[in-house]
Amino acid sequence: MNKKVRVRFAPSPTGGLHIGGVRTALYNYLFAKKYGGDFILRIEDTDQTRFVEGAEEYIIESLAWLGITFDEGTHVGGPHAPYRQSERKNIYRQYAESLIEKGYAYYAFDTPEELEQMRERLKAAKVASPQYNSITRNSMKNSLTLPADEVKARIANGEPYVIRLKVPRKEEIRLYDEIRGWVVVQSHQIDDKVLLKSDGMPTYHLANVVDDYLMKITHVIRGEEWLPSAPLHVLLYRYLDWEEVMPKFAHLPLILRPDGNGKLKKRESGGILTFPLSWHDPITNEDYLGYREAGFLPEAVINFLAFLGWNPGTDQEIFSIQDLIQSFSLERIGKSGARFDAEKVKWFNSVYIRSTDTQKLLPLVKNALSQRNVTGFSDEYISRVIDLMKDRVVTIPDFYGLATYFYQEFDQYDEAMKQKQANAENIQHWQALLPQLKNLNIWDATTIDRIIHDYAEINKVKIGKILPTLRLMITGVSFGPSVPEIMALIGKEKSIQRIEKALLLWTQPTG
RNA sequence: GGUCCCUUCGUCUAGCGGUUAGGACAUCGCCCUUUCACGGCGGUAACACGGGUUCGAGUCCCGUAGGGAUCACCA
Repeated sequence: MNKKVRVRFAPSPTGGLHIGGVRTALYNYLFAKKYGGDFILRIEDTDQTRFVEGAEEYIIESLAWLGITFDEGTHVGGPHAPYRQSERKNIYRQYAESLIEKGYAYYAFDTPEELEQMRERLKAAKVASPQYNSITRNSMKNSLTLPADEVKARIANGEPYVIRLKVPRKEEIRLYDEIRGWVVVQSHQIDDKVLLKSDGMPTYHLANVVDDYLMKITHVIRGEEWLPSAPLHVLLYRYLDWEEVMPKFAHLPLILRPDGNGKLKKRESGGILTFPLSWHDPITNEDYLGYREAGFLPEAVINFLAFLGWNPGTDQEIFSIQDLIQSFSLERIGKSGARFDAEKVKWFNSVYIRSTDTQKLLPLVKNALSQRNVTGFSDEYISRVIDLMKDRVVTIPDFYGLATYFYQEFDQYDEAMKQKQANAENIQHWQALLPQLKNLNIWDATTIDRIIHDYAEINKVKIGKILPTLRLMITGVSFGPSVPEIMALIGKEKSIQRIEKALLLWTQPTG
């Protein structure tokens, strides 16, 4: 009885897909999957001047990494192909012309200069919002003011023109938004929007309405920045006689900058990441680090993003994408903008790393290591490092950055720690313990641990006094996993060497 | 500036007329522990303001203030 749910994500390939767009895609995806519907990728590339090489591929790859897949789209095809608006160019004109026939649109020949003059004139006359509308259109060059044969002649001569929507002077336009409820706008606040540009391409307004209709889209879920133009779209559906099948609208709250000052932009300071994958902008030549390259897990990014504007109404915070599909609903999307919280993504990531299987983490960690030219360690070895470090890291590179001592030798020691630990008494204890360690035939954490504990007991010294010294000798730092575990993993040879080296260094006068 | 949208701890939020205003991140303290984490326990911390409506308002209405979006032949 109800129509099959069909939603679309419709980015324009003008650059890397940023995190707000990702969330829009995610909500569309969750909504589609929740109701067993279709999710469509439509590329809105009607502005040929803003085309950016590689952007479309980037968008697809980013969403694929996050586990967001499409049922129809430029890359997978589908019954409504093509899905790239530039390739659909010839289907929009007929709709624009049908509006002219019905008296809902008109041809306009004004040059950019003339438009600019008109705006200047209105501004000078203190008009709050200068626009091409029911009043100003009468003093402009268009098919409403020009004689019919001149219009015909101009078009025949190949003079550039646009088609504009003839927005009524005084009409109330009501629009029901699934998130915000009824939104009422007076038509005089909307200008006579260009529908078809002089290069023959449709503008967003025409293209999105025509395509949503042709592709049988049931719900338009998009960012709040579209809310002001939504009434215009309602008008278009009405004039095209499609109001009966007009999709439902849901305008998502914006993702705000961490300081709350405006919506999140592509370039953000403060080290916050706004791209899913690293992106090189071919226009500006700028490089942006992505979540993937920074060592975030896609599941964590998804979980974080899902909660930026939506919540399940329960205390559960950790949701797999399947959980999200099950729990998602438009009703539980908030109305107000959500600030991006860099700390919270990190938290989600650490939670996901902790609960992800070591073997799944292994290739990611190996990749991070090889990028730092750390090679020659077996999968088994790295897996043990992961096990030991798992609940201490925030991102994948931390498996190196917080654990360098598993992979390489060092001669720097945490200064504060050294001041405290490298005293004569501790050095003496380890000079005494060293031979015992050397004598060990079995080299595992339990045995090492027992030797140290036995020594501590016999010599009546607190374990808490001598163990930190050992940590400093073995790792150079003051924190990390169990020292005997580390020693067991790096092996007897390296462990002994590091202790000897430290003892030597610390007993030298120059220390 | 016009129009539209929004407003609960520092942040994300629960709340849909009667709550000790709940949870999470962050932060602080305690416990666990050789350390750092993890985990556990606890603390600090919010209804922007002013009017109504009502027996009763974070919840409904109206103002004010603040924030945001938008005002192109860009999406």
